[in-house]
Amino acid sequence: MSKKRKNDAAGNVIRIGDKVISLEGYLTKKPKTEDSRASEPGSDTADAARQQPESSKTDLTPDGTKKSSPSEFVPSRPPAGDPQYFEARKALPLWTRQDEIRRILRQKDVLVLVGETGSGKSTQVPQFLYQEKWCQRRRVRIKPSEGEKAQEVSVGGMIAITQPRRVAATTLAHRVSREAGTPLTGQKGGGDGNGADSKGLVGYSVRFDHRVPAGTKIKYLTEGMLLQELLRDPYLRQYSAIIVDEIHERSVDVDLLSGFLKQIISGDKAGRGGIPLKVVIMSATANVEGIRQFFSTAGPGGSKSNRPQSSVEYLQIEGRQFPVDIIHTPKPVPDIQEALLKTIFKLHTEEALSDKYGRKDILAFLTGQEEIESAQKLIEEYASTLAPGLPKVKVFPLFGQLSMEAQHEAFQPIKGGHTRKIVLATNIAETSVTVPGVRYVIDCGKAKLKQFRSRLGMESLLAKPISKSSAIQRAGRAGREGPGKCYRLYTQETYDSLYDRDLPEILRTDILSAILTMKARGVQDVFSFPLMDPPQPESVEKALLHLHILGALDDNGAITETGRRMVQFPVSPPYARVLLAAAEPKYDCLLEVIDIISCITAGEDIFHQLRTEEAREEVEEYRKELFRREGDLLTYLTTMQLYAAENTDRVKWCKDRKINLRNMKQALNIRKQLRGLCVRQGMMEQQPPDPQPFSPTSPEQASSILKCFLTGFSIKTAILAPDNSYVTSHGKHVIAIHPASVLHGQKKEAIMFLEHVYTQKSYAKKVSVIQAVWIAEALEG
DNA sequence: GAGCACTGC
Repeated sequence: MSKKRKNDAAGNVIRIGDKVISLEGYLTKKPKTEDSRASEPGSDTADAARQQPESSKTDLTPDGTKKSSPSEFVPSRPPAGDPQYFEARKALPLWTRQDEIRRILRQKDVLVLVGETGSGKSTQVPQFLYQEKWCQRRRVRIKPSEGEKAQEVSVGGMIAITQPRRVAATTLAHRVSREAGTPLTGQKGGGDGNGADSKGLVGYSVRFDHRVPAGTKIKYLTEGMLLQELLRDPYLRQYSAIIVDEIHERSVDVDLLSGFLKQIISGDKAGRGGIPLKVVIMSATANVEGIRQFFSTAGPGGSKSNRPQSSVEYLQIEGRQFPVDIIHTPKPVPDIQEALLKTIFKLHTEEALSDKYGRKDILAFLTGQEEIESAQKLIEEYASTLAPGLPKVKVFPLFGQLSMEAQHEAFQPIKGGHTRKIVLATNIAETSVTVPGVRYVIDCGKAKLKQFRSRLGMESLLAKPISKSSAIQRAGRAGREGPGKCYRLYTQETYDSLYDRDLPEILRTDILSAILTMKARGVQDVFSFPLMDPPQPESVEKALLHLHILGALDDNGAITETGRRMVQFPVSPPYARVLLAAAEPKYDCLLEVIDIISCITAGEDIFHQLRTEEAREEVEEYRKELFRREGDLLTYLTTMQLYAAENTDRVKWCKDRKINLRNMKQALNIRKQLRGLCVRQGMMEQQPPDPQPFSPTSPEQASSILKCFLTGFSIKTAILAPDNSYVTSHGKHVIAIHPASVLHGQKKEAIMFLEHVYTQKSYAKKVSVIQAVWIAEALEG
């Protein structure tokens, strides 16, 4: 006990056996007191809203309190900020470093800042910087490029801060606007300053939601959104600084963004009239050496000139974190479920339900839905045999495909006092959401990982060992509210053998979109584009070839007009190709194709998978009118058409058919966006009115639609072999129709599938019936 | 007979 207390004071450590390991720069976090808690900025507020994304968009503020009316936001002294939040801001570890941060950025263009997620860096750093002199907007003359006149433009004035997720961007913007005491208003689609608006300091921009008040200096946006802006504004002239937050998550978008930023800062700045762009890279984990080096070496083309290298400063913000005891198993466990059960009930029977820090609930990280559901069953069975005097347990599953309400339950304080909460979660709890009350973490050491096999042209989704970084992140979830414990269901040796960090997404995903993104933003030689972790040249070649087949690149590898139109759509290149084809008179099925693509890109699947025979029988009658014998695409189309035509109660409509309401709403949003883009590109006259009465698609139309999809997916086809198995036309792999497909178990002459995933075996998903002759026709173009 | 997590004018 005394040992523990000693470490409480030191903080920022993890104990593994007898060893004490400093967590500096990993998952450290300021201990909360009763006072500081309610108004602590940083990811906690973001986390709070991630748990209820719907409310963050409506009338709830990030911390769940009612939003004040706009009149309360009228700034008295905007630069000074709201005194209500001042004390809490001053208590942040970052606060005392603000002069240092300002000084560094006056001298250098790049700062790499390591600080734990709770340090407040996401909220404070932009507020430290926006009044700096270098942050002012300036009029400059741009040197004319060939055939152009010299022009005067504005450069700078805003700070962009990027986030991997939409909720984080919107929540942080709300938080900072309240701290600053300025309103976060502005029309959707960008603040056009409609007179009555007072000037705001803070704005945000994410897909489907933009609030940029007149006078915005600090703008939160998703990484994808900034990439989008780069398309129109290659020198990011709107901005004086770009803050890249959560870079350790290493999404494809942030890797591309880093490449473009590196090009801008190591270029000659002519495009910005000589005004430098400041870049702040922020990471929650300390293994940023590669990132530092990436930004400190001159980019391609930079080395041949005598230009000085851009200088990079490094700063680590000390953090405080409750200590977390790490307990490894002495021997490898043969059965994860059994080990999990034992650990949970040992904890449950030996440890108190709460202490002075609060609840002491359990969070277990498992690999997927199946594992979670069977574990839940086991735990509930075992719990029913517990002695009557013992506290009860209540199990909450937590994974992405769960309905919003079911997810929400895992975040609520438990009803009935004498009960311990046990949350069984996938990786979703590692980054996307925070479960409150957790003091015990159980880590199975694995996670399911999607990996693209460039050579085979297919993906796999398999459980793989996590990285050390990930294991530390998981353990840290136990120390957010008080001293915690993490039980790893694997040995110390296993931990030592793990990779330090996860493979960045760009090395395990299809880079088709990434390559087209580069091409559209003026990168001619994609092989020499600066990337922190360049993919294998063969993968790049494959992607170039594929883009050429899709008509996005010409024989020289330059982007075509078709390619330029494709990047306008927020969908992957094959889907974009299908959209373009759908507008051609030959196919003439644009509205239908938009409906289908909206359903597909809205989320995992709009149809809830049904576990039991009873559940299936229950929805059978309802779903019968949706299902089409042509396959999944026509089924999606019918579903969207009927959903859009449903005018009385869409919630009930979805419930009856066991359709994911959240994904369906998202699909409708995407449909509207895609229709708007098609109107703008002149592919259709105007958006048709909604709702439209439903009329079933004729077989002829259905054929047109499927042929249209073949323009993007001709290589994803398979023919029925004499032995009744499907064999892909490219690669000659045996493939089975996924059980979630309406065509599962059926034998047809030929099929087209939009996805090819290896799990238990090689599966075709999103499958349609086609004629073998269509394949040859599609390949002829 | 089976479903890690994000994102995009």
